[in-house]
Amino acid sequence: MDSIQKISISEQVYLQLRERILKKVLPVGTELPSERELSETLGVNRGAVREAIKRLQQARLVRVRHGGATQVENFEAEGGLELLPSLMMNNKGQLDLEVARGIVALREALAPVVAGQAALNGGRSVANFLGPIVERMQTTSKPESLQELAFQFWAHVVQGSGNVVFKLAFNSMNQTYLAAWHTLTSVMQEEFRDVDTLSQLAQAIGAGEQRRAEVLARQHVELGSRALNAALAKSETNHAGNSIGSADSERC
Amino acid sequence: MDSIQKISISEQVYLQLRERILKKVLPVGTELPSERELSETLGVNRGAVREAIKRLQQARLVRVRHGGATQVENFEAEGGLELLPSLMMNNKGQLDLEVARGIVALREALAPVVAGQAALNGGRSVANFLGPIVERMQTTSKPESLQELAFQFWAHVVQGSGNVVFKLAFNSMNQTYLAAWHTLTSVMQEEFRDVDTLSQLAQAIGAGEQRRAEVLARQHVELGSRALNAALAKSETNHAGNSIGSADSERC
DNA sequence: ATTATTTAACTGGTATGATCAGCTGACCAA
DNA sequence: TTGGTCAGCTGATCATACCAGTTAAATAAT
Repeated sequence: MDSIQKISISEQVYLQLRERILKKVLPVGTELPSERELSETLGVNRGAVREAIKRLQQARLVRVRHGGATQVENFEAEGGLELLPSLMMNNKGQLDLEVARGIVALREALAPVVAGQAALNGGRSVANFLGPIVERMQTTSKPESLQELAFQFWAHVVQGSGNVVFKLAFNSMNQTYLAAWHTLTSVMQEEFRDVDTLSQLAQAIGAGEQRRAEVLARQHVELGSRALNAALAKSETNHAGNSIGSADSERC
Repeated sequence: MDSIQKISISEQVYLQLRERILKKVLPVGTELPSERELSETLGVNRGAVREAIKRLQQARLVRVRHGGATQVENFEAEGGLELLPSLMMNNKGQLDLEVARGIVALREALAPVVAGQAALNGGRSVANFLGPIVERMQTTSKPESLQELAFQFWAHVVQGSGNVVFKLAFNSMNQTYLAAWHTLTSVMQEEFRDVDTLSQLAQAIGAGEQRRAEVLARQHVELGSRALNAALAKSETNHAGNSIGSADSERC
């Protein structure tokens, strides 16, 4: 099912090393083999190894020191939100429960504020985008379409908040959201079907009613939170494991 | 005062290109010169250029296609929170007002939730860390020390929330916070001096009182928000510019 | 003339192999 | 013991090939 995209060598090396670090096969503080050694063991050019390490460095997964060994950093203490996607899904494409719960909490914390800001700063011009989306949602029942439209809805709200920081945070979260897209289609149905609240929210934003927008947003996303948390709790007791479902990362 | 750290060539190339992209000297969609051309223009080896571009790629600032030209991506639509530090401070070490306001808003949205989670999941074990910090704050009046201690306080709270996502978000924000550290020492004094609320917050967390922790946290960070927003508004009218103060990025 | 195809000249990706530069520890001399 | 020297690690940079996709201009077929 996967597209026939070729993964470059340095990309492979990067993914492999990242995997080992995130899964703690290479614990914090571990010294990576030297570039020369790595390139030999992996049978690739040293340049490829260096490029992979550059990316690890950029993601704060390793610390490189000229003359000394490259060692694994404590990403939980150093890494930023950009690590979420890789933490969210393990190598089997399964969803990590703890991370998922965390994202739900973050989403719940941000949605009201973002909506409020959109009401304040975006107002009518944002609502003009939201209106048609809501209308389309009202005439659809397909979960996939609803999910897609809901996604667009929030993208516009975030855009309308006029807050760069929210945009970036939104992007970071989406990276992970997209990775789990299919898994969430059914789980979060309850939220997607709550078009009524979204409609009111769009109205509140258009009217510049900050408080009301906040309340409605909170109310809306709580539906998804509850549903997701319920699913997570269920899967936890069932499998006694720490992951759920399976999702392919493709989309569109 | 600066340490005598040497900046590697590829790092310089990276910084230079990143600067041009973030300042929109290279607008979205622009095609970068070819690696060979860049390496010649800059008088460095192609490998160095490639490593720099790998990092830009990792930060989603550019899109690289084998055989085609590398072009600048729309980071506001693609980039994650990890871009904050570079957006926050311009090349003159001045603080970008819009971004600063955004961070304040994000902080205000997250602090209560994080505190609440810490009360739920951390409880006593977190409070045991917080107690001594608060005590030290109560016997200090130096703004720098208070700032440092407050920082530690929140680091423990976030840690105690047991939410990886919050930790990562916290890390992302700190990257920027540290960059503006000195600038904020005086501006946020009012919050730093509000040790009373922090003390109560520590108590609430220790007692597992989620709601109370949320309220206290909100109350506390609002002090800083107000102060910072006031300072921002003031500097805005004064200089009619879009930036404030100056800060060196060193610390500790 | 238009369309399809080839091809040449880009682009980035990988490979060798050498050299420069910082760190570390073993070794030797004061 | 103290201090310096040096050999042998490490990463950083370089030069020069060649491989592998992309693109557009030149060419061939319609």
